Amino acid sequence: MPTMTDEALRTTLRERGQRVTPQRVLLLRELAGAGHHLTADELLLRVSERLPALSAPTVYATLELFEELALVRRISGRAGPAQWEPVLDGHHHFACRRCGQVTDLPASVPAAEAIEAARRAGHEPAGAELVVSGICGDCRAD
Amino acid sequence: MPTMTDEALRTTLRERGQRVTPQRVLLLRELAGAGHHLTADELLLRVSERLPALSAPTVYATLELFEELALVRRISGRAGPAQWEPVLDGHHHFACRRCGQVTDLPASVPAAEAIEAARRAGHEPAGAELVVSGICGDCRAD
DNA sequence: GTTTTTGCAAATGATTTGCATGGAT
DNA sequence: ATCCATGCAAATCATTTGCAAAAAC
Repeated sequence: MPTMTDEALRTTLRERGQRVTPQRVLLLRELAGAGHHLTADELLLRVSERLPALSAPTVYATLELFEELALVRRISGRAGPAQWEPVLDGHHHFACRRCGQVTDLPASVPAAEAIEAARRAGHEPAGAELVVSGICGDCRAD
Repeated sequence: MPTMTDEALRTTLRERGQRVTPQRVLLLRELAGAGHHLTADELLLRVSERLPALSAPTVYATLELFEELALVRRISGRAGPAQWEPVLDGHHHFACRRCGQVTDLPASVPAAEAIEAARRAGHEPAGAELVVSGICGDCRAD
């Protein structure tokens, strides 16, 4: 179950008055296909194989656009370069306080109350991510 | 209810074999007293009034230490400089996809399942933060 | 044809590092 | 007396910006 087909992306972009470019299509396809979160730089490297002229500013601008369109999200709770992943439900994260590593946590989180609180505060909530933090298995083994 | 008294901080540091310094005491006191999240730079500025020689590297190193000791956490889900806050329960965040602003959400989140998933994955979970994202009230008003 | 997006080069700005001094134990 | 923490200056590196050329509409 891919996050979003190329065709759905085209439609979403056009609906918002955004242009469809090969860079945008390839970037979303690669991120959705990666199976896990990537930094902007890692994504650039992967897509460069097909689109050698792709530049870093384009990757950053595109990720930001996708974030606003709620297609991807920036992952949190860690130091270092930002990481990005396609938006999927029931998909949360564990972040190690010591080494900064982020791993996936398959769990459903009842976020309804928090989403309602956001709405009450005047915002327009679209999604929720839980970050559990602590010490990861690798660091405990020290 | 302050996050932690100076005395409790002294104890925590000593227990972990860390030294008690005026920089560390003042930094935690200021962050806990701020009432909301601050960037490293904002924190430096505030504490500089009392400790003019305080340097940025010390602020960064101290926040990292506090993070590992689970006294503060790095707030997530936004671009720009990292923000920090004392660890408090039932205190989550809304992050705007458009402007990046982070605001507090008073809500309890049943994170037990996710914490259990982290434990099952071999980690040692210590806390959980929910980030609701969407478009904030200010940006909607455009 | 017009407007947006891209790529390049260069700038920015947060965070980190190396190293000598001072301070905590 | 020893070892860790601090401050300084400089380096690093992710991210952003200005601008001209290319591509999408």
